[in-house]
Amino acid sequence: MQGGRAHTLSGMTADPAAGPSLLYAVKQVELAVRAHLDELLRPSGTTVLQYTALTVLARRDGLTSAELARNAFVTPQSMNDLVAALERRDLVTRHRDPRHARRLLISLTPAGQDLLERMETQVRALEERMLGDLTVGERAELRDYLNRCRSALADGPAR
Amino acid sequence: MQGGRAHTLSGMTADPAAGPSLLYAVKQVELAVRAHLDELLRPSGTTVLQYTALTVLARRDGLTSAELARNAFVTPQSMNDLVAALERRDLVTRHRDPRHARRLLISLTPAGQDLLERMETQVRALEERMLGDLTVGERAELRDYLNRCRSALADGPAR
DNA sequence: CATATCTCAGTTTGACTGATATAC
DNA sequence: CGTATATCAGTCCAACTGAGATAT
Repeated sequence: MQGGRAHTLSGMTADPAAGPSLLYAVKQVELAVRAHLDELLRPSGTTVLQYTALTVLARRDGLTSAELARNAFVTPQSMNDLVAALERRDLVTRHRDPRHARRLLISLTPAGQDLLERMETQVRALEERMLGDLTVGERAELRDYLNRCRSALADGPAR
Repeated sequence: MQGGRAHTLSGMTADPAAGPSLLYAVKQVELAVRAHLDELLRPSGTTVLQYTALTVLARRDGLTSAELARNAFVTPQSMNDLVAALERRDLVTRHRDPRHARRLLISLTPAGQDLLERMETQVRALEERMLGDLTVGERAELRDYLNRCRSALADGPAR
């Protein structure tokens, strides 16, 4: 997911109304976001998934690797690799949960917080660009709709 | 449980700076969709990216591998691998563009169309589940917003 | 005991870069 | 000539599966 990615954002805009599914519309937006984010993050040597994990930790400190894994829909092993990479770069630290010796709670280090702060401006600018067309009210609606979609898909047949 | 998350809409203050970004909201929905879709497609031995390529071809027959690559934000080489896999399974065929001997135009085979038709019901059900909460009007708005976001991100400053 | 977490090990897939031939 | 397409070749990383130790 990191790496160079071809990223010719031009492409062929999909046809409009023929209404491919909303599933597809979501995917297309996410692909475009990822491409931009990827490029934006590359100088810092951070992948999109790593960055995402850091932002999750910024909001909810002290999560375990297993919890992060569930949040990102990957296996605990994969998330462990990712966290280990972040730890090696001193962006996070782990320490045993005093109440549960098996769990390792993950926290951002000052360096990790720094990195997030440094990226914040650019990430915000990317979001602004994506939303540039939408009014404040529409943004609120979009957020609401997406949250409802997410909830509807949570907990179910899948995993 | 994957993310019991407190984005209950009312959970956090209206302060936009505090809430997770819309970038993140899009990503979360896409992750959830992918997880479900993945499971749904697994029996057919098709990956999400392959399936997506097939649906794109269903709407716009005769694209080249390079065009598909741009659409999916991957390199031509990567898309070529993917198309080759589809060709090996007889889901698509390629034949030279009579007007441009260098281009190989890709088409769905009957088997490819069959596969899409077989999946359609389930994919539609997944979309319905995702949108179950939204009214018809809200769905139209969501589609509109997503399309505008996608357009706004197309053709970037990069390169 | 059953479940959850973390870790070690090995494997694989998918995407990348690079180079080349050729058509327009 | 420069651009675009396809394809061969090699590399790399991120994710997976499997197995196992341990804590609750």
